[in-house]
Amino acid sequence: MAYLNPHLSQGYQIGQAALHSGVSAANIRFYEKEKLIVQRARGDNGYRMYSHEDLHQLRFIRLLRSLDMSLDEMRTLLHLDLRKKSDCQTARDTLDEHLGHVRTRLAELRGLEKDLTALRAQCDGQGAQCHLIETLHARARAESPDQAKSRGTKNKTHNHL
Amino acid sequence: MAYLNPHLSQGYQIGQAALHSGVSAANIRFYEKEKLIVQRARGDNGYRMYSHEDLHQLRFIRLLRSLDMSLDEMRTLLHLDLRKKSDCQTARDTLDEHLGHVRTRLAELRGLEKDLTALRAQCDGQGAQCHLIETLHARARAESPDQAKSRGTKNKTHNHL
DNA sequence: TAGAAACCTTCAAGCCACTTTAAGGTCAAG
DNA sequence: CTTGACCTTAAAGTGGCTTGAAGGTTTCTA
Repeated sequence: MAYLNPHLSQGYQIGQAALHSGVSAANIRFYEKEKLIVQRARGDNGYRMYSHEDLHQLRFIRLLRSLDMSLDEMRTLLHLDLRKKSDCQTARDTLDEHLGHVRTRLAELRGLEKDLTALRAQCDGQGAQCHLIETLHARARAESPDQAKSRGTKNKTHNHL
Repeated sequence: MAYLNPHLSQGYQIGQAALHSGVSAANIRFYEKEKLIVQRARGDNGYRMYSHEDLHQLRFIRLLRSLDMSLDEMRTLLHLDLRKKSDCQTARDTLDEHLGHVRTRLAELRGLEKDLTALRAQCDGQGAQCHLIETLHARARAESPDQAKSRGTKNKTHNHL
């Protein structure tokens, strides 16, 4: 039943690579297209083949993505030469900047949760009628757009968080 | 210098509506296309015209977006009849679900911040050399994808946060 | 009265990080 | 020789917009 890799000596096919790295096959192809990973020579049948090192690279990428880094940030980190002092500085800077993004978004979301919780408390479904929507409309009426701009949660740059 | 509305009696042109609502003109057109707002009759020149009520609607929408609601959630809230009890329940449910999304994302980001802070502490740039990248590679080596899947921060449904 | 400038129109493409779909090629087992 | 598990590419879809191109309308100014 199980489909066995016919060219095991040459490494893993994309499906096995996906299984062992946690990055989906489609996503691996996507990363290749985006030049996050290098295009290797193919097998005789045109299939992509992956070595143990390739799998490590994929796991590394997945780890960085799980830290919510952008493809650009990853590209930066992937091309570093560990022996260079300047590259080490680059790594630190990249991490610091990213941590900044995360903290900014965290602050936004904390504010949001407070707002939403307060709004929700307007109406607990017990006895009295629900004033949620009225409250929101009243707020919209009260708010001028100039005040409001400072409350927006979207930052233009790097808003993938 | 200032460009004055030629048909003021009929309301505001899209630019003024944008100014008074905090929603950009392009974004207003986008919301119209997405049927969040109703297509009104146009002026003689084909220009969109907006009443005070339309402006309120736009401000209401912007308020909901500033709470990070999706277009779908907004569509739901916008079509409610405030006099109906069931619609009131719908409003509560929508809000609760949204609050759930926010809290989930908040928990993810808190975890992220902890991870990143710990990672950053590996290397303060003082004296000793920087081990950031080595640490990450070591982690990638240690992690099996099966363990790892539970650490991913992405949820398929409704991940616009 | 010409033309600049400020506004409006539509349609299309770009952004990010993917996922999904369509249409087909390769390979081993029953 | 067919089934079905795997692989290939290219293209389109996701969400919530923004940006750009190409052009029409209106007002102000020289």
